[in-house]
Amino acid sequence: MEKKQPWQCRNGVEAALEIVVGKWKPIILLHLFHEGTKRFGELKSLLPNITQKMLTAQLRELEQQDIVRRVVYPEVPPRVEYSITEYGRSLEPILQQMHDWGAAHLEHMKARRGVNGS
Amino acid sequence: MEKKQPWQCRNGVEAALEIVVGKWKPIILLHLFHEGTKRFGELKSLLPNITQKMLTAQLRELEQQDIVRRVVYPEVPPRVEYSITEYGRSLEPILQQMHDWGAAHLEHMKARRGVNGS
DNA sequence: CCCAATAGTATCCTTTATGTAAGTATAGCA
DNA sequence: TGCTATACTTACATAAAGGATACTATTGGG
Repeated sequence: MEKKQPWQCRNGVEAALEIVVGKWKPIILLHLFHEGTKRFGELKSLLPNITQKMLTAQLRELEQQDIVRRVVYPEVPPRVEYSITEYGRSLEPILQQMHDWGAAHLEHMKARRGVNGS
Repeated sequence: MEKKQPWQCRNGVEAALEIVVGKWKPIILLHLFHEGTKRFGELKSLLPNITQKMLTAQLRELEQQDIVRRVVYPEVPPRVEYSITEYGRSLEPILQQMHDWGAAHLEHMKARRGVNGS
């Protein structure tokens, strides 16, 4: 068993998970990646079951992590637009890879359920 | 008290997250990737604060998802060995990428904290 | 005056995730 | 007999995440 040490800093995986984890963050990110800038209300209708509270909270966390940019227009009624930052784009390959592996994994598990009668 | 069914995920990202997410799963996986086969008690001492209940639960979930193999030797006192399955190895690049991106992200956020006085 | 429209906050409640402490099984050994 | 070692399981308790509902602020239009 080879003893390379690419993982000395186990915090890296956890730091990446912080960004992506949760019931809503992946789908919020996928929408912003693929559809560009969105208003709060547009996002809300793209996520049919999310509450305003959760949407606000998730967007604020992503903003703090420099993944999402929040732009407020001083109008009435208010208008707020969200988009992926330049830096946030660096997350795209990871999300893409997770999506691909995950989709294959769903297939793998389906095939396994066919094999054993679990 | 219903059981979690990972194959009902809405998308690949969520399916991938199921495997990797949680307080203990990343570090369990990293140990098994890096150090090969381990007994239950060895894993427990590699994870200083985990409880037996959590370690058992996490390993069982990983076993159900075909990431970890569990081998019981019918001895007294009992011996149980855990290792990464062939299929589980396919997860390694993702974990590696998450580690790399996450480590860079920690640096990025550190640098940003230097810039603005947040 | 009253209402619609938008992007939120505030408060309370439910559901999951994780933790603590104790109990189970059994061959070998003193 | 009673103790040890190992890998669990069970019952109960707390912490974290997520959700329902109501409330706020503003201003142009009827």
